[in-house]
Amino acid sequence: MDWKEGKDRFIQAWGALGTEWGINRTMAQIHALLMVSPYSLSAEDITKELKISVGNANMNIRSLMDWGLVYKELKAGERKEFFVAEKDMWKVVRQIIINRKKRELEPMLKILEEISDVKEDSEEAVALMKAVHDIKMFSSKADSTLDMLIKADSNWFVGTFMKMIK
Amino acid sequence: MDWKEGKDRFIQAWGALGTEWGINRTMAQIHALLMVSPYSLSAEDITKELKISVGNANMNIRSLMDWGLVYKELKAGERKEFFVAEKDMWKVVRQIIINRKKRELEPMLKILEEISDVKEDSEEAVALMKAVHDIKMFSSKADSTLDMLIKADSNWFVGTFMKMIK
DNA sequence: TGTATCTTTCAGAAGATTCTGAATACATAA
DNA sequence: TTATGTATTCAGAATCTTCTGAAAGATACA
Repeated sequence: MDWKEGKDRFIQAWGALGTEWGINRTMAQIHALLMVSPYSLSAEDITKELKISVGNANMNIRSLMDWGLVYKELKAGERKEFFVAEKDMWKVVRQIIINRKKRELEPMLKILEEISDVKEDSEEAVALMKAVHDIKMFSSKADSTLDMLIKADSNWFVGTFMKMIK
Repeated sequence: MDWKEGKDRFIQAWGALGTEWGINRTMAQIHALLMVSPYSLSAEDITKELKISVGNANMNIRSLMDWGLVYKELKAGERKEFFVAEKDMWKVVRQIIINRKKRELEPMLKILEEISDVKEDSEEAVALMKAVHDIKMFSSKADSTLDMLIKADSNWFVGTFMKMIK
């Protein structure tokens, strides 16, 4: 296998993985492409590599920047903008945790809080309250665990888990 | 808020959350409905509650059973099948980890392994290899951490994380 | 065996998401 | 100021996913 084929396989796999996690295929592919690229790429480079339209590239590069996974890099003497991906896997995962937590976990906790208002004692109401309570407990535990992970650095993470395992 | 409204809100929220994680809305809603129901429900009950077709209900109940999140319950003197959801949040999360790990993490590790065959020393090949190597390291670490979590029981999990936090 | 009840399947319809391409906006330099 | 290269936006097209409804397949019992 030569590096071109390896790169393409990686981009395809990363794109497919993204899809299964609710991230659009192109966004994941651009991310993959930038992660394995030794230098920054322009929007045009990306459209050519992935055979996608300018509009599509622009939109997804923008999203990746919103997620904090890709940065703009300006080159002296170039009018074009170039892009680089965060390559430290630990930072990548951290960014994803930060974003998903804020977008999904926190709103969910808020809704669960609101539902907790129900004060009835029918069988149905009791079952609902129990489920809501359990999920709330679990989610807030997850929330603080993730907060801790976000603050921690890579070595700490690895070290602690190694200790946990043995 | 009465329990009916609470229940509906919960079902909607759970469905929306599912969507963001690549799980189809109806599947997540059926799961939510069963989680807050004090007794098991038939496919027909589910179609009525969620206003969906029999086919749709059948298909998604099936998926939930494949995921190990919902069980069939046969009632004496009833020809219909009834369904119950796993209600222990820890078990729910465990099942999800087991499934996603098998479906996504393991295939990804396999692909990364294959790509590792590339043996070239161009700048591009080196960058690709470095990225693949880093992701492989991270993924196999995640893989064994998750294995450990799967084996662990709820109390152990909570206890250990509590210790980690302080 | 026949009938009634329930479950499964699947082709096409409906719906949701993503992509394209062209128009517009913006920025820089001459 | 105008020309030129680049970035952004967005309506409609294309594609992908999910759902419906009806037919076929089971199953249990009379």
